[in-house]
Amino acid sequence: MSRPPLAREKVLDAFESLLCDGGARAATMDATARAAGVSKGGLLYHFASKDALESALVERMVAIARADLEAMRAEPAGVVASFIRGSIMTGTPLDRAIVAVAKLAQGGSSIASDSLHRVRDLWEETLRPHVRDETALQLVMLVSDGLYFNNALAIGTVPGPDLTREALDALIALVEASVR
Amino acid sequence: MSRPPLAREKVLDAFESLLCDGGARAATMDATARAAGVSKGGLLYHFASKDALESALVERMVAIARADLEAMRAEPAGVVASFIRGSIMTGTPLDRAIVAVAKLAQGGSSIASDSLHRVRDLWEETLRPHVRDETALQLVMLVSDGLYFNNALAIGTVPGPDLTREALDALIALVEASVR
DNA sequence: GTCTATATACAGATAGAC
DNA sequence: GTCTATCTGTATATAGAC
Repeated sequence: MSRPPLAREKVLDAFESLLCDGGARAATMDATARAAGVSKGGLLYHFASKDALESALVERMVAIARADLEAMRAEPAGVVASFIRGSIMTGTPLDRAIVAVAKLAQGGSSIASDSLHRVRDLWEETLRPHVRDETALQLVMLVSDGLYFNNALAIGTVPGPDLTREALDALIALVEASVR
Repeated sequence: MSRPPLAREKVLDAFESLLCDGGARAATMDATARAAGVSKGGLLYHFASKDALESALVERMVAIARADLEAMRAEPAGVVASFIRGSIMTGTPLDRAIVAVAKLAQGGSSIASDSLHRVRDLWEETLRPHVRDETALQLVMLVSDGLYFNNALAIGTVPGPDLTREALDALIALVEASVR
């Protein structure tokens, strides 16, 4: 746990990339092995089953998310704005990890969807002190979910009608006004 | 087209149910045939391929959505509220059709995700006259997306922390205040 | 129109050599 | 630790009988 072998991380990176780009269907053991530059047998030495591979990716995502959350708690100024801004995925390691796990969840992995729920709850806890009441909290969370959904998920590999920088700023201003 | 054979509709209904309940992975040709009470050969007489089956379901969803939209245009009072309320899926034929097509989109069908985009654009057009500006429009659309996402999709078969009736009413009031 | 039987392809997983 | 070869299950699709 403390010093994960390099090959393991390389496999997880490849799996994550395949999930982000091609979805759960494209992220097969075979494709992952090829993308990571190992053989199928080699992959199965590190991860004994597809379930084990998925679990490892989920755990890594949760770890990154927790670290990100700690940073957010340490710097509590403008939390709502930076939370919304962070919901529009830009390709950070956390973004990629979340998108990959979300694709797993869409494919039917319950461990993946459970972990996403848990992370969402942690965000909720962190935001609660910075909004007026529970209704305001729900509004912020839902806007974030909506951005995340449109930007990175389901409805398209084709990224929807993307907000301009100005439009996003205006949206954040409106949400902050409605919520504080 | 004008009088679709009964067997065809029965197959589409079965396919839709399997998608809603078990996702794209569970909705195989075999399972669909069984659920519809026909054989695989019988199914393939009506739909020559899985692609054809998916396309037919998508077309049916778009037709239902258009009809729903017309009803919304005809009754323009409280459009924003009823749009948001309609985003929390309750099992109407339109809800089921949308969820089924969304599962297809998650499974990688680009015709499915394209159709969802198109329907979302139609909703946007319908709502635009009833909100203050583009930013307000985005807020409404994103809250709707967020509700829809949490309620019916991806993050869980497990329906998330569900809003009570009172919480939903409060949310709608807040959105309407922010938007008009 | 609807059926059975079968062809083809690819997924995940195992066995055992090196 | 990493490889090749192979087994098993399952999904789509075809062929052709009734």
